Amino acid sequence: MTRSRAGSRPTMRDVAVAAGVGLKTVSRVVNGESGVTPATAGRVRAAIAELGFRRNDSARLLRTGRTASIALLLEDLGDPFSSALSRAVEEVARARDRLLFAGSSAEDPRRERELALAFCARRVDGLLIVPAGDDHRYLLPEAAAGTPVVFLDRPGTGIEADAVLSDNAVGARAGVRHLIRHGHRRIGFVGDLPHIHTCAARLRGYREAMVEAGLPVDERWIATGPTDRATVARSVARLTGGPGAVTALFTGNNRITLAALHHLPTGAGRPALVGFDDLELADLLDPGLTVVAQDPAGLGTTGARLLFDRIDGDRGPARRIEVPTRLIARGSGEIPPAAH
Amino acid sequence: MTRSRAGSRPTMRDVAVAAGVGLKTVSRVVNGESGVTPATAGRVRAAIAELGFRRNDSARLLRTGRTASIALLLEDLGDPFSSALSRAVEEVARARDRLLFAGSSAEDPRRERELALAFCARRVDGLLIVPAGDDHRYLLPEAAAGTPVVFLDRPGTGIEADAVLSDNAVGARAGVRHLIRHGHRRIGFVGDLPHIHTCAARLRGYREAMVEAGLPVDERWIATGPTDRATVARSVARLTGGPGAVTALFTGNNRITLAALHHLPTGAGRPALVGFDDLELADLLDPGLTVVAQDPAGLGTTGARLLFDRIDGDRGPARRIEVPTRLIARGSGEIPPAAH
DNA sequence: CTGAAAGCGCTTACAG
DNA sequence: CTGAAAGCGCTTACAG
Repeated sequence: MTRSRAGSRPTMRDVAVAAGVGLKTVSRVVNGESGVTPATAGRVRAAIAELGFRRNDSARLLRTGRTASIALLLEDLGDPFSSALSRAVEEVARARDRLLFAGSSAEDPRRERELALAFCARRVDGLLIVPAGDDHRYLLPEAAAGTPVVFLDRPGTGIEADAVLSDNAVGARAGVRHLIRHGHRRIGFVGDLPHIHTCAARLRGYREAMVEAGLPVDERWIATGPTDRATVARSVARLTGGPGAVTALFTGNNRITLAALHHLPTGAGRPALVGFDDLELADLLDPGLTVVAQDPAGLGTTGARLLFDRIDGDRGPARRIEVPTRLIARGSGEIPPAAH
Repeated sequence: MTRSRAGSRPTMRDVAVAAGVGLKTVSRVVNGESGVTPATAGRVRAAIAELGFRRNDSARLLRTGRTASIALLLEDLGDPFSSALSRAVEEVARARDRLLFAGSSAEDPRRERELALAFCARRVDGLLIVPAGDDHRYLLPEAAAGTPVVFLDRPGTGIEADAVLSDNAVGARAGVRHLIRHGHRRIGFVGDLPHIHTCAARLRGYREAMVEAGLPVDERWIATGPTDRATVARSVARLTGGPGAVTALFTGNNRITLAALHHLPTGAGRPALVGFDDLELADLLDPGLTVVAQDPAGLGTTGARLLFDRIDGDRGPARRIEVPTRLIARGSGEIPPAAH
C-alpha cells in the first residue's frame, strides 16, 4: 500500500489522479451512485485501496450543510443518572444516523454556556441540555437560527423551548404519602439548593402530601442546601435528633440519599426513609431502600425524540413532557414511627 | 435584530457586506487579530450583532486541517465503569480544547468497527477505545494515516497501539490471597467469557494466588460465561452447593458480583466473597462488600494523556500502562470458611 | 490597515 | 457515462 507520509491523508483528488479519472467520478463510486462503467469503477476502487483513501465526512458535511451530529450537555457524565440518560440518547441518535457530542457542565453555569455555544458553533443538528444555570437567553440566537434545543430534567429559563422532566411533584407526593400511610406525622425533607427546579418541585410535592393529610409542616423539618456529605450529615442529625425529631425522612435526590444512609441513626430510633431517585444495590441493603425511582432512560429517549421532531421541522409551540416516576417499596419506607 | 429566515445562519460574507468591508477584515475581528482600525472593527462588530453572526467552527476547522475533537468508544456509556472513565477523559479533552464524541459498542464488534470508522471519517484528532471485538486490524490504515488510537481496559488485537489497563492479574491475585489469608482453601472463580482479556488476566491472577499458596485448583471451581443474572445464579449455585462446595467466591467483574450478591446462600453457609470492581453502596451492605477496586478515572486520565502525547507527535513504540487496583476489605471477604 | 484570490475536501448543478 | 466549474464557510498567503 503506497502512501504519502503519516498524517497526510489522500483526498478524492489524489484518487482521481491515481485512477486517471475526474473528481466527480470518484465521488460517484464512493457514494455508490449509478452511472459509472464497471471498468471505471474498478480502476477507482483499486486507487482507493492503493492509497488507503477514506472520505472526509467533515468536508462532506460542510458542503451539504448538515453535521449529522447532536450534542448532549449533562451535569456530570460520570454520574449514574446522567450516564443512563446518555445511553438512551445515544440509541436514538444512532437510529437517526447522528454522532453524539457529550459534555458535562459540572453544575457550573459558565461552563454550561461555554460548552453549549461551542456545540452550536460546530453547528450540531440539535442540542439536549440538562441545565446548570438559570438564564438560558444566551441560546435565543441559536434557537432562532435553527438549532433546536430541548431541556432535560429541568426546564430552561428565559427561552421558550421543549423540556422533558420527571414528574417531580407527583413523585415526591407519592413518596411522602407512602410515609404518612405508614403512620408518620413528623416527616423531614432534605433537599438540594432550593432555587433548583427539581428541588422546588419535590418540596412542593412534599408540602402537598402533608397538607392533603391535614398534617402541619414545621419549617424546621425542611433542610435544603449543598449536597456534600458533611452538610447532609448535619441536616440529618438536626432533623432526627432532640425533642420534636422527625420519625421519617424524605431525601430529595440520590446524592442526598446516599449521604443520609451513611449518617442515619440506627437501632430502634432509626427513622423511615424514602429517597427520590433509585440507587444500584438499593434492594440489597437491610432494610431495602424505598425510593421514588426516576426513569433516566425514559427522559433521554423522550427528549431525543422530541429533538428529532424539531430537527425534522416541527415548529409547534414549546412542549413540556413529564416522565412518570415509580414508587418502589423495599423496606426503609415502611419502618413504623418509633415511640419518641 | 434583523435576521434572515430561521435555519439559514449569516456567514462572514454576510457580515462583510453589511459592514461594507472585506471578508478578511471580518475574519480579523472575529479572531481578535491586530491591525484593524477601531472604527472599522466597530462597524464589523455592529454588523455581527445586527445579524446574529456566530462563526462556523466546522468550516474553520476544515480549513485548518484539525477537528479539535477526540472520540471515546465505550462498551456502554450507561454503565458506572464507563461513565466514570468518560468523565475523566472529558476533563483531559477540555484542558486541551477538544470536544468529545462518545459512543457505545454494546459489546458488538461490528458496531465497534462501524463507530470507530465513523469517528475516523470525521477526522477526530484521536480515538480512545474500549474494545469489544478481537480484531482491530481495521484500524491499521487509520493509525498509519495519522489518527492515534489508544485502547482502554483491554488491549487491541492485530495492531501495535498503546493500551491502558487495570493491573488485572495483580489485583485478582491480591483478592484471592486475601481469601486464602482468611482461611479459605476451596475458592471459586466466576468470570466473564474466557476469551475476553480482562477475564483471562483475572483468572490468571486467581491461579497464581492458589499456586503460590500450594493449593490445588479443581477446574469445577471455575465458571466462565455470559454475565446475565440467570447464568451467574446457576454458576453460584453449582459452585457453592453439594459436597466439595467452595467456601469462598471471587467474582470477576461488577455485573457478576451484583448477580452473585442476589443469589448467594445466606446464613451460616454463606461463602466469603471478593469482587473485582467496586460498587456504589458496597460499604452499606451487611456484610460490607470486599472488593478489588479499579480506578476508572485513572484509566481515563492516563489514556487521554497518552492519546494527547501521540497527537502532539510522540512516535515512540506502543506503550502498555497498568493502572493499580486496590483491595478494599469491608466484611464479605473476611468471612471464615464454614464448617462443611 | 485592508482585501482579493486561492484553497481545505468534499457535493451540487450543469454541460457534454 | 464522465467531468469541469462553482460553492459550503471559513483561513492562509500574499499584495497593495
